[in-house]
Amino acid sequence: MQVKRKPSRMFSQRSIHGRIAHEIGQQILRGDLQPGQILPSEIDLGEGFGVSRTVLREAIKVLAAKGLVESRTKIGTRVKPRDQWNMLDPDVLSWSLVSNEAEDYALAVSEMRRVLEPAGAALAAQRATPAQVTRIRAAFEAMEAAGRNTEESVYHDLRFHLAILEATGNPFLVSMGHVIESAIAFNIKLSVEFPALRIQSLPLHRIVLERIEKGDPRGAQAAMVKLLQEAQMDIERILAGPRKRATRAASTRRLRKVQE
Amino acid sequence: MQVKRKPSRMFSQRSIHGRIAHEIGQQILRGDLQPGQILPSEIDLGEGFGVSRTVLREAIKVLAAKGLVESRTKIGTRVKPRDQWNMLDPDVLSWSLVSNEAEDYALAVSEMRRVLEPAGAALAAQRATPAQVTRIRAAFEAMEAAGRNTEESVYHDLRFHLAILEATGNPFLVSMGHVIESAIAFNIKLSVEFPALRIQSLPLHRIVLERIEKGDPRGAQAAMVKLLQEAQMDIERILAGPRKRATRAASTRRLRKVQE
DNA sequence: ATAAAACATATAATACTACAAATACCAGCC
DNA sequence: GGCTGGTATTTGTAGTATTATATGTTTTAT
Repeated sequence: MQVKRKPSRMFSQRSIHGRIAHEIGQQILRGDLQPGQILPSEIDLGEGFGVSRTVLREAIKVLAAKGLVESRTKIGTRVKPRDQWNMLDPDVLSWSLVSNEAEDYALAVSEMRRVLEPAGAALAAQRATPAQVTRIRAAFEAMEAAGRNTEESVYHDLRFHLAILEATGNPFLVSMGHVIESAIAFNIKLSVEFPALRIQSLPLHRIVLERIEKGDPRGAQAAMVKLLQEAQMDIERILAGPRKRATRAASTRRLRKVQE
Repeated sequence: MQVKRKPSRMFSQRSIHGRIAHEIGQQILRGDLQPGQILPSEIDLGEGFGVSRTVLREAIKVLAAKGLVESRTKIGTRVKPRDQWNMLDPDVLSWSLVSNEAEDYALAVSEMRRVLEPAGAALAAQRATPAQVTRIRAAFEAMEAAGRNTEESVYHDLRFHLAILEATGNPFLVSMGHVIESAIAFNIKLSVEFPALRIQSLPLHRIVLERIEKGDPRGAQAAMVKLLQEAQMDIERILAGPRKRATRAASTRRLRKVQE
């Protein structure tokens, strides 16, 4: 008779297979498991994690569904090349933020936001229903009430942006909101480390809101561009360290590296 | 140069759990299984599909990983609300294209492309490595050689756009390329039904290419805007039927409907 | 009579075993 | 050398048993 290991669930309300997928996913994103590399056999992996093969296989299936790995008989389970990973999956993105390339990914998210959200604001200005406008305004007012530099205000800031994306009526932009939501964890971490640099431009948020309420697509778009530009400058300033400001070239270099 | 047609996703060689996930996923996207609804128990479902509970559970795990369902003990497996679905997952998107809202989703994809790809072209003009530029050019030349209105040319058209997104160096835009790749199946279907309307503006593609090669971000962006605008007009013209051109209002109405 | 506690039940979660299928690898043959 | 077939290894599938947990019911104590 073998001793049964009792998995600790103190900190995790997650299911076991979910925890395993989380572990392996982070290992892949961190680079501990490189693309092309073959994972240990299901039996070995299961023993390593102290779980049955059934549970382990369910974890692998989750990773496969997100494009991280691919299983073939006789070969084993292989880590797929990076360009096959579904970075737009909230879980994958959140795992990427614990890698040593977290900063690069955060910059890439920021870059995408600067493309999508202004257009989203314009669409919201065209299409938002009264209820949706109300939600956007509620988020803004909560942010206003929360004051600056608090976890509260970061949360309501996020709500503000998500509400705008929802108001576009485009389901893909809504999904993109979940991506942003995952990425925001990194921003929070930054804002904790560098509280002085965290600026939530309330006035710019207000302008975006007003122009959406007014049904002014171009105005809303322009305001959102400025808003995100400021946020991006904050991030780059932090990542470049206190000595120098990040240049566009530096940002480009970072992205090249991520791409590999 | 020899063209190798790569059928990127073969449905025939899929594993059983993949086929089940495909089936149930389509049912959910089609609306046969409504959000909030609880699926039959694992045992019943397994019997229904003629597979063991093990296989069925792996399929469910895949769907859960894509945000379509959520399993809880005693409750069962429930379809999550639509705004939780990860529409940016290539599989989910491909399933959506068999629903009776396929046209709406296709329009939404088109809308997102018009936002992302011009920005992508600008980034590519800034950052593309020589090898990446070569790939873009190769796709263009293949498209040119293939002639119009053929499946070949649609395929190389897609390659052209994917190569540009890859050249941005932004991993999220690369993933977005896979989304577009999934959505293109719908465009192909349309172009088969309405061959006369299928226009692949070769001159505009050439301009985009040249400006990327020249390192002209703004020029590339502008050209891509025009290119996608033309494509969008084609789609709307088809979807609106032969009688009238789709108006912006019509497009908005469609998107509202998708949003629910 | 009411509220709390114990119990029953149904379902997903996990575990374990056995067998099937696929295929890379190797030996042997022509 | 190249082909052919066998073999071993790994994932794929099946079936059953056990455990955990949420829900509903009954019992019990006040």
